[in-house]
Amino acid sequence: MHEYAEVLIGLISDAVDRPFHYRVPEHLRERAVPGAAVRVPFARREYRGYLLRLLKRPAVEDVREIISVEGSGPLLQKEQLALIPWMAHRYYCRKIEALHALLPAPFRGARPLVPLVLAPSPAAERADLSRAPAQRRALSLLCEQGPLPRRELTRRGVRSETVRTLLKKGLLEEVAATAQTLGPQEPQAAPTASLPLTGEQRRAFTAICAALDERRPRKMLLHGVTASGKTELYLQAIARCLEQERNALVLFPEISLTPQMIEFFAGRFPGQVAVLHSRLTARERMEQWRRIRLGAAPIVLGARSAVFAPLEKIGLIVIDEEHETTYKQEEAPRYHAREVAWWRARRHGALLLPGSATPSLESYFEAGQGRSRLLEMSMRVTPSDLPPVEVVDMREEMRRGHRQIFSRLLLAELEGTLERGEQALLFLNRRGFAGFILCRECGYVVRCPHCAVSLTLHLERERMLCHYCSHEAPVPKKCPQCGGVKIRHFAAGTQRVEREVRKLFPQASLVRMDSDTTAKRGSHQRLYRRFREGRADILIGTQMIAKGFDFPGVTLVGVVTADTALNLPDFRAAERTFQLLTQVSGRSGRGRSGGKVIVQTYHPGHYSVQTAAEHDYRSFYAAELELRRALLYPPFTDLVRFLLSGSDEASVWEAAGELAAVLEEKRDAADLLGPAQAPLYRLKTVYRVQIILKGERLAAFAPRLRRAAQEFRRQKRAAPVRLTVDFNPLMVL
DNA sequence: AGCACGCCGACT
DNA sequence: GTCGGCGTGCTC
Repeated sequence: MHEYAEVLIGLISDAVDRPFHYRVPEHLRERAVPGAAVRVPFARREYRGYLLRLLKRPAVEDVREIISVEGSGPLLQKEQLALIPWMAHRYYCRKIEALHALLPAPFRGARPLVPLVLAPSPAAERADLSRAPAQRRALSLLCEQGPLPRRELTRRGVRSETVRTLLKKGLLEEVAATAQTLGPQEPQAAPTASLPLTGEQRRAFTAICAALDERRPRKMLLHGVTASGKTELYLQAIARCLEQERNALVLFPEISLTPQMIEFFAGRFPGQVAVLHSRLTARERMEQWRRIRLGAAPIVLGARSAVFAPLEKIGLIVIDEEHETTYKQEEAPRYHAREVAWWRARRHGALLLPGSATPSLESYFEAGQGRSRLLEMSMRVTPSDLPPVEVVDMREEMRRGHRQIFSRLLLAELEGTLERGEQALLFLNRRGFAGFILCRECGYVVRCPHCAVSLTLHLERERMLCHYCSHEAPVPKKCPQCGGVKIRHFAAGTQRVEREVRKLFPQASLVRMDSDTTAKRGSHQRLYRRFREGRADILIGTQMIAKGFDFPGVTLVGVVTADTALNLPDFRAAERTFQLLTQVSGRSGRGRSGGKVIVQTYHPGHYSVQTAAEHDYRSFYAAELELRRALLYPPFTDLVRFLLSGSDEASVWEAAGELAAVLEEKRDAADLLGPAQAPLYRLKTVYRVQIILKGERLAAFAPRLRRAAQEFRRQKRAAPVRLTVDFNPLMVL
C-alpha cells in the first residue's frame, strides 16, 4: 500500500532541508515506520535520514530505495514528528535543526534507539561444536555475559567470521536490547518524606489537583516569594500526577549547578527519576534518554533541553524560576522552553506550572488576561520575614567626598557582620557592560529618545549610539541634567571588589565565585560547600550566587552596584534589575538570625530599585507594563531580530541595507528598527549589524518574513554575510 | 555536506 | 591547444 517514504536527510544545509522520497523495499516494510532512522543513498553516498511519513506515490519519478532501518522501533515519536515543523516555523530554523534538538547529541549520529545485540538461539544448546572451538567459546561467552552487541563481542577476541558463521547456522540471533541490558542509571539519594503544607501552600495545591484531575491543557503561574515552599508544592503535585498514572517533567535553570535539588527529588521518588542536563557525559545522557524513552522513568528533571524529553502521557510540566533567561536557547533552534512546554501540555492535556518569585512580564501578563491562572504565595515557610532592604544613594556618597566602591553604610554593616561571626554575600552584576556612561553626581544616563534603552559609548568615534535604531548623539562633556563634570563610564569587576575587601578586612576569609573561578568541573560545588559550611566569611560573586542557593549563615547581602544591569542597552533592563535584586535579597536571612540587604545605586529613585526594596512585585509589574505598552514592547508586541555578521564590514552593512529594503516591503504595520550596530558590534573579527522588527502578532507573519530571509540568503555578495533570525530574543546583545 | 558541471588564466 | 581555479547547483 504505502510503498514510499518521505525522508529528511541528516545534513545541515538550507539546500537539503526538505523531504526526499524513497521506495521502501519489501523486507523493510514492517520496520520502516514514521519516526524511524534510516540509511539512504543520497548524492552518490550514504546518509542517515529520518522517515517522516509514508506515501502511496512519490512526487518524483526516479526514486531510490531505503538501504536499511536502524534499531528496532522508531527513534522519534509521533509527537516529536509533529513538533518539528512547528519549531522550524516559529523559530526560523531548519527542520533538521529542530529534529536534532529533540535528540541528545549521541543519537544525532548513527546510534539506534535500541541497539541490536547477539544472543544464542534455542538451537545452540543442541548443536555439536566439538570441532569448532572458536564458535563454542563465543557461545559460552554470551551465555555467561548475557546478550552483547557485535562490537563488544569482537572486542573480546571473537572474530567476525565466527559471528557470521554462527548467524548463518542459526545458532546466534540478533535481538533488540532490553531496558535491563541498558543498566540502571538513576541518581541515588536518601529517601525523604513529604512535609506538611502551610495554609497558602494547601490552597495552591488544591487548585493544582483540580487542574490535574481535569486532564485538560491548563496553565497556572505560581508566584511565590523566595522560600515560600515552591519545591514542596512541586513534589506533591508530581505525586498526584503519578497517582493518575501520568508522567511529570520538571525544568530547572542550570540544573547541573544544583545537585542538591536533584537529590531532593530522587529521595522523594526513589528509582523513578531520570536527569538530563548539560554536564552529563555522552554515555550518561544516552542512557538517561533511553530510560525515559522506554518508559522506565516517570519523572524527568532537567535543564532547558529536557523539555524535549521523550516522555509519554505527560500530566504535569513544572518550570522552576520560569523568568530565567537560560530557558531560551541562544543558537538555532532558538526556542523558548516555556513555549515548547506549552505546546506539549496542549497536546497531552497536561498542566503547565511555571513558578517564580519574580515572574516574567509575559507570564504575569498572561495571567492578568485570564489565559492562565495565578497562584500566589506571599509568606515564607519558616516564619522569618523578608529582609529589610536599604537603598544607598551613591550620588550622595559622592557629594560627601566618599568615592570608594563601598558606601559608608555597607562598610559599617560588613564590619558588624564579621564581628558577630556571621556571613556576608557581596553581589556584582556580571562584568558589566562598560559602554554606558553615568553621571556620578546625579546618576544621569544618556538614553535613546526613541527606544528607551541607554545609548552606548563609542570611544573611537566619540559618539553615543543607539543599538536598536542607530540614533546618534555627541558624548556629553558635562552632565545634561545637573551640569556635573564627573560623567564617565563605569565598571567594577569581581576581582576589584575582592582586592578592596582584602585591603579593608584582611582578617576575613573570602570566596569568589564567577565564571573564572568556577570554570573547572567540580570547583563550583567545592566553593559553594566551603561557604555554606561556614569556612569563609564573605562570598563575592556574580549572577550565579543569586539563584536558588540556601545559605542559612548569611545575614548581610550587599549589592555593590545595581546600575550595571539597569543600564544594559536592552528594553528588559529594568525587569532584569528587579529580578536580580529580588533574587539576591532572598539569599539573606534564611536562617534564624534574620538578615539585611544593602543596595548601592546611582538611581535610588528608579522604580525597579524601589519596588524590589519594598518586595513589591505588583507595583513593579504595573509600572513596567505601562512602559511596555507605551513603547510597544513585549508582551504587547513581538520582536524579530535579524542579525547580520561577517568579517568584511562594508559587506555586512550593504547586506543589512538590502535586507532592510526587502523587509520594508513586507512589514505591514510592524515597525522596522535599524539597521544598527548590534550592542556587541565587533566580536573578535566579526562585525554585527541588526535589524529589529517590532509589531503585534509577528508569529503570524512568519511565512512572509521567512521568504524575505530566504530570498536574501540567495543573493551573492563580495564577502560572505551570515544571517540569523531570532523570534522574540531575550537579550539583544 | 560533497561532488559534478562550467566558464576563465598559466602551463607541459 | 589543455589543466585546473572554485562559483553554482543538485542530490529523491
